[in-house]
Amino acid sequence: MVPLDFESFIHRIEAHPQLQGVGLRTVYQKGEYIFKQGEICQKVFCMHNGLVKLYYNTQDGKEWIKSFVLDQGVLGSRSSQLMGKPSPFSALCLEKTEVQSYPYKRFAEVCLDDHDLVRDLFNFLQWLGVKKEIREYQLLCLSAEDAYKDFLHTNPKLVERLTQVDIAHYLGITPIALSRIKKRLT
Amino acid sequence: MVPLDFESFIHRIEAHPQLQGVGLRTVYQKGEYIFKQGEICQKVFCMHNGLVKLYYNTQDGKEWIKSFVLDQGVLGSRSSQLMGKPSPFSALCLEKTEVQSYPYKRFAEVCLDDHDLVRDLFNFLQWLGVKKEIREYQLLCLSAEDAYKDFLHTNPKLVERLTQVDIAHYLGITPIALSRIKKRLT
DNA sequence: CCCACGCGTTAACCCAGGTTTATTTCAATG
DNA sequence: CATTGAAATAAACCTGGGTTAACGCGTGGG
Repeated sequence: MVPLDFESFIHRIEAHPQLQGVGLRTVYQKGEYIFKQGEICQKVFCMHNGLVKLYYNTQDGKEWIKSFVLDQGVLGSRSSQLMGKPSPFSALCLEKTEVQSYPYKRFAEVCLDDHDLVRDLFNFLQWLGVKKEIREYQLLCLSAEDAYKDFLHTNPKLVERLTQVDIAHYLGITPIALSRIKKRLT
Repeated sequence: MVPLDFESFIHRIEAHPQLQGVGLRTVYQKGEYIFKQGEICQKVFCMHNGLVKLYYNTQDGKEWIKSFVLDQGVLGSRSSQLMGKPSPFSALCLEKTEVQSYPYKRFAEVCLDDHDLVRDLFNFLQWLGVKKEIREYQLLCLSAEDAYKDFLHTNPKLVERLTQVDIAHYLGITPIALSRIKKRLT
């Protein structure tokens, strides 16, 4: 069941007869936003390639990174999709990124009415749940040093394409603290 | 869509013709485990009343609490259900708790094959996703003090039924640190 | 070619929270 | 009624990470 084959999942979505002509292909350049914190964005984005960071800006001017989406993936703001509320985080492209977007409600209806697609969607939600459970475990149970080692080990390809600032803000520490950890580990 | 009506959701599950006689009713007393960290538990538990804590024991002998489930809810170990792996956390009853358990695979099949139930399940997974997103935000972006204030505000009924030790371990700090925070807030 | 800027690193200082130990209270049990 | 043990608090000390500031490096634009 898990792991998920995004390639096939996204292909089946895009091939679905009831979604023909509904999707919108967009190419974002490095530095462009898919959506910004505070905006209401009721789309779902099927990502084909690229690198996106989802992050929060706090009141005291800090940035903390919720997650990265690399190459294939599905993303959006649940708060906006489900409740029509402003997104609590932004989606910023760190590299050129190609996505296909659908109105969320239509997307969900089509998936729920399709015997096969609903299974794909269900698998995706379960896969995402496992991912988020691991993330929760790291934030709750691991020291910054252990979380960093874990991140290096689990995401070697991602690490190469990120700055130390972004890695630190994903781990919940400052880049200075990360620099100290790296020094400690040598 | 969100918030979720657990009462109706669980009722529809238990009333489903293909789940008749499949579920097992169990009453756990305070201090009893529904499942333990390290065990493989491929059931899903529909909780009717009670209070459960889901928590990790780390190698260095510490306990960190993933979440609480109060009164109505659905719980289980995704790692076990989906991948047949040992559960990374335990489910311990803090009060007398009544649950109805189903083999996960059967439960999922029945839900996915039922036009209405699959919508309930989908809503539940989305609701859970929103919950977990908020939890991630608290662990990533908030100080212990702010997370505590947030917890008090969002879970007033839960707070009354928990010890300070458990609240602290949910927040990711020691009970001593929580005691200091409480002192600071007066 | 030079300048500005973002990135990574280092150092000095500060603070929130961890660790250890001890005391008090209170509820459960013998 | 006495004993035990868990919970909460407190004090003293330690430590990892935050803050601020400075410096070197590479890169891209003027």
